[in-house]
Order: sequence, then structure tokens, then C-alpha cells
Amino acid sequence: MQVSWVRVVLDIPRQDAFDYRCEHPVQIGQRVIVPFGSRQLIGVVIELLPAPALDPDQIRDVEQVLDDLPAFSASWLALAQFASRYYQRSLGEVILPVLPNGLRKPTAYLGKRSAGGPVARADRKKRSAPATVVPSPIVLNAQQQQAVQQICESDGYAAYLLHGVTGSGKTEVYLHAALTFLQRGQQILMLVPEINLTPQLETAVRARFADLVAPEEIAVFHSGLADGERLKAWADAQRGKLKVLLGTRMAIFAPLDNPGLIIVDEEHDASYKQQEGLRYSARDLAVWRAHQAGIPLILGSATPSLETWHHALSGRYTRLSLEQRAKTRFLPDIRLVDTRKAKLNQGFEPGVLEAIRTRLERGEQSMVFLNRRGYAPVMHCAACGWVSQCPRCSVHTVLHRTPGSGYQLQCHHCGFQSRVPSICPDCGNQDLQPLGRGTQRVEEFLQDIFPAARIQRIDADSTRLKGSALRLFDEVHTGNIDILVGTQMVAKGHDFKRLGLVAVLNADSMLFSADFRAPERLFAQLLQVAGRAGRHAEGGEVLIQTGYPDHTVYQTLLNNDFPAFADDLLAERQDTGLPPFTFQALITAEAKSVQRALAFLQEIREQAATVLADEGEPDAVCLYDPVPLRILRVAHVERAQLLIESASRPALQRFLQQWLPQVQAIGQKQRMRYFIEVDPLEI
DNA sequence: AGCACGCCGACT
DNA sequence: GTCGGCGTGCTC
Ligand SMILES: [Zn+2]
Ligand SMILES: [Zn+2]
Repeated sequence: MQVSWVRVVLDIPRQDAFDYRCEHPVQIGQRVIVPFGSRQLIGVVIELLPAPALDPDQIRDVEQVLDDLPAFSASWLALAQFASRYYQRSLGEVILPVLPNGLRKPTAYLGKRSAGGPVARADRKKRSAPATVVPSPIVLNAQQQQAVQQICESDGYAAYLLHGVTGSGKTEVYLHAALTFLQRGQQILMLVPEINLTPQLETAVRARFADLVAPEEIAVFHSGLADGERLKAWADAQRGKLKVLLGTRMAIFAPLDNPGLIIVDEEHDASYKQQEGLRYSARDLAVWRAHQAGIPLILGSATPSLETWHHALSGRYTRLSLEQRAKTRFLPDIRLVDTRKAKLNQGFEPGVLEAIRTRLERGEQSMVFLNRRGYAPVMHCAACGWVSQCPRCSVHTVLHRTPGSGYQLQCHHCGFQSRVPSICPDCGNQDLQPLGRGTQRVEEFLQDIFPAARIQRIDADSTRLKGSALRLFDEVHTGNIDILVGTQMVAKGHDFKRLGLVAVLNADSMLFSADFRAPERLFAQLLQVAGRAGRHAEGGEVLIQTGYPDHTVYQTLLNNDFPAFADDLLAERQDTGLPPFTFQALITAEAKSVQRALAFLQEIREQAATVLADEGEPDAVCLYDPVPLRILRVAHVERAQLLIESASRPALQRFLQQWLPQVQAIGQKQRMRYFIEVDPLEI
């Protein structure tokens, strides 16, 4: 066998690629096991080298070429390459972390327990085929039909904003369009924001495509799957065995080679943005992937992100509106409840409690939405003003009810737990009070005034165990629950047939957040919760408690004029020079003391001025003053950030490419932990 | 990111 | 004397 040289990417931060000698047949896109220092790693071959670029005695040998899956295709590698360039990470830091565990750990292949490797092991495992329900025939209305037709007649790449409220039948458009592309022999990639939303959609997909697609040609891909299941779905995608892949943001990296249509449901949702490691936006990568593959893309939402709305206005995306609610759906009556004039009872305006009582008497479900888990956001001493504080973070600790009948303080940022002090640590006062309320306290209060009601709380705490979310939602669906108390977890997607009333308690808390996207996000969330009520009968009602009923967010809910709201926000963003009219990147530095983090950011900022001057474009990119984060300290680490902004995306990208190597050098010298985020969601 | 190498404090 | 603390520097 002819010896060759290969360039391999590994999951090593800020390092490009490493060259190896290879005595086996090998091609680009194959995974290999290589020695690296004293350990072994799995890497991916990205280049075949005509000759070694290094001293031959520094080059080591590839130990094994893995061939239990086909090599990654050129188009898949191009996607990874784009993400690497755009998000400013090494290619290895993109490729390896997106692979299922078994495919990136050499131990899965070595040793006597490896049993033919992870793929063979996953294939051997018996899995019960999911039951398929018989679909009920669906008739599309004129707008839906027109949308489907336009999508299916796309010539190559086209991006569609499918704009329609809950119940307007977006899912039907997805499914009908998907059917056409399946008939053409192409694959469908469908993204949803949350794991919770996959079961309902999977059932619908399986039912609808049962005639055309075998059960094993449909797969689900998200982080809630066990390692083996995730690996099986990925392997089937890479082997070309799938027709439909349904998943959360990570599914955007699935190695499908013949996609015909990509669908991003609830495209505005912040969950599409990865918040750690490679901070990518699956929505934006979906646009790139569709463009590269030359296929249509559907971005669906009732409340599109302003980025998407802006593109729809400029003509880059085609807007398809669904204004008619499907025939079998009803619009709930949305009302604002002015809390300024009311005496609240445990956060409830009296009329809201009465409305719940009425629904109870009629045997209908109510939902209370409160975006705050735990019993109370903080413990407080009325005598001296002491509040419960996390010793490791600069935040309050939250009072939680524990499974017994006790209480505990928890930090929502670092997980720190502590006992509730019986007296004030500062002044010895014996009467510490919980301040405010979370879902646990609301649940307790409602149970107190409606003793006979069956109340269920659904939040991150009550659904911690695997599968418990599914079970709780089932309870609600089967009607065993009268009142549902929940956080944003209950806001999305679920279609509760007997739900007549939705009450929103603390919407205002999001109104004055420091984040410039707050109004947009609040509106999306409120419309989404509102969409839970009265979908299947008349008389559905949504009550939103607010102290600011005149605010445009609330007024837009009443007059149902999203376009006007979005246009106003866009005008404001243009005036203030914010996205989507500018492009941003954010560097966050972490250190024991914020002074050190700020000093580092200040130094790299000064370096930036030199880079910009050298490029002859001193004003193309603006770097703001470094600032401490709003929550300064988390788990004993203090953080500061530096915002970088430009009116031109290419200029920003060019600048980052020039500047980041110097940032790295300074970071190394100062032993500073930092990371960069392109298109940050929150600043 | 690991993991070794290295040079200083308190322990069988 | 050596066990182990984690600073620093490489890994094709
Ligand atoms: Zn006190
Ligand atoms: Zn904490």
C-alpha cells in the first residue's frame, strides 16, 4: 500500500489541523483514530497532502481509518467550514462536537467491549417501531394552497417567511410541501425549537407520510435521546437511509446529502441559538444550507424575528401570510387586566380568580402562566433589608419547596443550594419572609382557594426526570387536570383541547429588561401563550395582568397588527443603529476579578485600532467601551464584555479574521479565559 | 482541552 | 527524603 499524508482536524481549541502519515487507503471526510501527545483522538480528514509539510520525524501515523460510516460529503464539510469561518472557531471545534458521542471517542472503537464499534452496536439494538395513527384528511384553505404551491414551484434556493398566528395552519403547509419533495425523492429536514415539541410533530409526520415513507426512514434527533438512539439517527442520515429528519437546533448539522426542503418552525425562537461552545444560530445555518443546496427553506412564525421580517420587506425572503384561521379553529378573546386599579391577592387580580372559578364550574381547564420557577424569587428580612444571596454569584437565591415539606434556597445560575436560615444572618430577626412568587407558591395558593381542583405545575423542576414532561402533558391532554400552572415550557406548541382560559401573571417583568430585543420577545411569548386558549371551542379567553396596558406590546396583542408593530421596532432599530441594520460580535472575558477582565478587553480594543488603521478602514468597525456584565459574578468568576459593531457584515468578518489572532496572543500571555460570539442574541 | 513536566510545601 | 499542589507549554 502506498503511504500518504493527510491533514486532520481535532477537537483542540484555536488550533487548525494536524498532519499525519497514513498507511491505509483513506479519503477526505473519513474519521480516523490518531495519536496525539500521550492520548488517542478521533479526527476527520480534511485534506490529502501530496507531501508532508513538516519534518518527517515529527509526523506520526494514523492508527485506524474508520469505515463503519461513509465519509462526510463535500457539501457537509462545506457547511462545517462555513460555520467555522463565520463563528470564528477552528474547524475541529465545529466538526467534532456536533458528532454523537460514540463517533468522536476512540474508546468506542478500541478494547474488547467495543464489539465492532458504536455503529454496529447501535444497529444491533432492537427498537420498537412507533405506532402509526391513521391520518384524518385535511383540506387546505386558499392561502395555504397558494403557499404550498409557491414553495413547491421554487426554482432552486428560495427563502419563505410563512407568517401566520397559532391555528392558522402553518404545520399543514409544512406537511403538504414536504410531501411534494418526498415524492421527488428528496429528503426533508425539519427543525423545532424544543424537545417537547417533537413527539406531537413526529406523530403527525408518521401518520401523514405512512404511504410514502417506511417508519425507519423517519428519525428524530435531539439532545433528549439516549446516546445509542442519537447515534442511530445520525448514522442512518449519513448512510442515506433517512427521508425525514425532525429535530432541534443540533439537527441542522445532520449529514443529509439530498435535502429537498428545510423547515424552521417558530424561526424567531431564541432556542435556535446555541448558548455555549460554538455559538451558532441553527436558523441562520439553515438559510446557508438551503442556499448552498439550491433548495427552498420555510421559516415559520406568528411573530417573526426582526431580522427575518426585514429580509421579507426587502424582498430577500418571500412572505407568505396565512390570515384566515383554519375552519375548525377559534380565536380567543384577549383582554388586558389593569393591575394598577386592583388589590392583588397573591399576585392575582380578583377578576382573574373569578374567571378561573367560572371555568372550574364549567369543567374547563385554565392555565396560569408565570415565567418564574420556585416558591419565591428571594427571602427577605423586613427589619434590616437583608436578602438571600448566592455566595458564589451576584444574584439572589430563590426559595424552593423541596419534595418533603421543607424549603431550600437555590441559585439558578450556579446550582448552589443552602438551607433557609431560621433567623436573619445580619440582625437576628426571626421573621424572614419570602418575597414575590413563583410557580410553586401560585400552585399552593390556588390549591388553597380551590381545594377540590386538580392542579398541576409544569416547569423545569416538575419535569426534571426523563419522560416526566411527556407524562404531565398527557395528564393535561386526557383532562385529568383542572388548572395548569407553568413557565414558558407550557407556552409552546401544545394543543390543549379543553383549555378555555389563559391567565398571564407577570408579563411586565420582561417589559423593561435591558436587552434591546425585549419587546419583540415579550410579544412573541404572549402571543404564543395566548394561542393555547380556546383553540377548539368558542369562548376562549386570555387575561393578561399588566400595569402598563397602553404599552405598544399589549396594544398590538389587542389590535392584532404585527406588521405595524414590527415596522415601528425596525424604524427604531435603524435610528439607534442596532441589528438588523448593524452586525455585532461580542467578546466576553472571564477572570477572578473584573478589573483583570476589563484590562484585557481594553488592551485588545487598543490593538483593534491598529488593525483597522492598517486595513485603511478605521471607521468600518466600532468597538465600544468594555463593560462588566449585568450579572457580574457567576460561580466565583467575574465577567466583562466588549461589543463590536459594523454596518457591514463582510467588514465585520474581515476585521475579526485580522484581529482575532492578536486577541489570542494577548489572551495567552495574560492567561485570560474568553470567548467570542457572532450575532449575539443578548447584550 | 488534556496531560506531562516541573519546582516548592507538609507528610508517611 | 517523596507525595502532591497546580502554573505553563505542547500536542502533527
Ligand atoms: Zn435582618
Ligand atoms: Zn450561584
